[in-house]
Amino acid sequence: MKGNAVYKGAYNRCLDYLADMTIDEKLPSTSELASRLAVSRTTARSVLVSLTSAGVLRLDEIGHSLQRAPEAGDYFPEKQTMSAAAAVERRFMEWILQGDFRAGQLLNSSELARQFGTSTTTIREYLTHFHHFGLIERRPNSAWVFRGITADFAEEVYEVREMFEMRSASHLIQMPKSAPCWRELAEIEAQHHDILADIDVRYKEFPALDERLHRLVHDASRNRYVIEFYNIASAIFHYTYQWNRDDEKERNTRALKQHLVYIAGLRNRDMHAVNASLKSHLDSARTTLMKSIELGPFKVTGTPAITS
Amino acid sequence: MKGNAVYKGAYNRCLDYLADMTIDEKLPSTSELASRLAVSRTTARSVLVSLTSAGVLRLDEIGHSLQRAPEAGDYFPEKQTMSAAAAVERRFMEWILQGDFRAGQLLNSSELARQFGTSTTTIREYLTHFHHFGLIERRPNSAWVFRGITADFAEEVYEVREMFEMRSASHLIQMPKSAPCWRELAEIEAQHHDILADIDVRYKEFPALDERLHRLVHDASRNRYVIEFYNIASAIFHYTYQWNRDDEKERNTRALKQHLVYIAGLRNRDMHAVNASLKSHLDSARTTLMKSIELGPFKVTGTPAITS
DNA sequence: TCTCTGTCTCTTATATACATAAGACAGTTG
DNA sequence: CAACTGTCTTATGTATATAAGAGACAGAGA
Repeated sequence: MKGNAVYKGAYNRCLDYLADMTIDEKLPSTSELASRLAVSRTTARSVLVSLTSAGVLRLDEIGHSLQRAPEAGDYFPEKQTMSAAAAVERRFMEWILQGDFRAGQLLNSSELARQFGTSTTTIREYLTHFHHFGLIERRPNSAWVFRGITADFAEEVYEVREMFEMRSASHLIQMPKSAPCWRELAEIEAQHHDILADIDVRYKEFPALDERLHRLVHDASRNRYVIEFYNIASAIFHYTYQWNRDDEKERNTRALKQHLVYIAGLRNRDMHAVNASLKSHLDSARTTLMKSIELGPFKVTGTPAITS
Repeated sequence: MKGNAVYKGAYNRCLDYLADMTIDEKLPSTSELASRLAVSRTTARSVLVSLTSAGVLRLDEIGHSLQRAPEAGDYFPEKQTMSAAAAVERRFMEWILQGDFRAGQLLNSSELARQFGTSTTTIREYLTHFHHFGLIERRPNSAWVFRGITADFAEEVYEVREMFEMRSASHLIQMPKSAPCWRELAEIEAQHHDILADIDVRYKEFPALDERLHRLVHDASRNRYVIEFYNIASAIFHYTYQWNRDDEKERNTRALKQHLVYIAGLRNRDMHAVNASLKSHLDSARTTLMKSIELGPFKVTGTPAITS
């Protein structure tokens, strides 16, 4: 009834760990292994047993030791290491991304359960959770409604995002010079320069860096609502980013440059400069999202970025 | 397996409806009755059947007619008209309110299910939902942690509330003169004067009016995140309001007067006045909440405001 | 004494079961 | 033919069942 994704994930992580060991080396205690794999001793234990029967480990009087180096074929497929809930989240987002749902469409949990190959329990749990993204509405005793990624949606997300990030930035610039965020910010800034210097090749690294910078700022708010909102928004951005790949390099270049102005403002603790640069950066980000929405989702069949 | 709270609620609402009818009067069609009771025809139908066997209605060739006036004893107790989920929400809030949970305490769903007399499914659904209040944190594959209504919590809620309400107010004052919100605002203002004129008796009406005013403002934002936040925050305020009854009349009087200044600012579409008055009002509201938190929850056993 | 290990108990995550509620359909009546 | 009604099908809300996973405990070895 309960999937064994935890076990499979731990199994894979254990293989990674074994890769750094030499043949015949003895393994640490189950307690230590368990905490290294971030699971309970119970799970660590069953991983040891199966690795032994797979011939990777050997068990003798002194305990488990490495028998042979792990190979690619020993791993469980990554898909199986996701819990049912996580798998539903990913599939659901992909459906939205691919335009399989239209705005206003009614979703019903039994149908979704059938199509996603899980139970209604899991679907329900996910739909309740997802409700907070603002994309789904509940009709009690009836179906759910998909509200759609529309222009309204984008306006509302960006309105909140702008308020929250400005506020967070004002917290950030009040941090003492010794706070770790300044070091992190310096690293982020350096990465911007690195990528810009080799933009033709590395422009695809922008989204991850963008996420890192904005998360640093939001985290400075130390406000659970602000941080939670950014978690949600960044998941949405992550998925919708795929919708429009026109001029990707140019857009990313422009955004990187805007970031540098923004970062300079933060480092100078100049709130006016911060507000101005952040506003113009978010305005172009919003425009990009709006354009993606106008274009609508494209079919992504075969795009490795989605399925991997 | 599924409770029949919908049926019982509809049954009670139907009794209310029948109270306005005269003996022997014929009932409307099931479709019309169903939409009046806000349920499906199926449910309306079973209400008719049971009201008939209870002797309130009579069925003959021409259909159902009123046989006798409904009495207080015909109603289902209000508790039974709440869905299991709603009942859990109320009980959970009461537990928090009464200090049955301490900050940092671990909650586990089986235990809660036992104590609340429901299934773990319902508890889980509720905990997931409640997670977004920022009061509960999830440890995957393990227990939940109650973070507590602490000073930090109050600061974070009020920080967001202030941002959201100022923004919403700026939307409100841009509404055309013909928008229905101005009429509603005028009514709210009049109610303030009414209550102030008879404050010794009516000061307890303040919380409901407070909720009405602030909701009106938040709704003007037409932003789902802002409105959803206020839904959550107002539930928290509703429950924590009970924590501190010292100087209740004085506090409410002061707040009513602050509201009037705020309302005047809104009606004059004077954003400066709005910002200033809102800020000072929210500051005193926050101070009140902070004080309640310092005092901590009191045992409310027997307080009718909670159990009714 | 400390840590490690095997065993046992209890919880969580998920699937399934099932009564209530919603809504579709078709026959009926005015 | 338009609205109303009875019947039927399907879905939701909630309880229960169960495998996977977490952690407690006590005995064993250093």
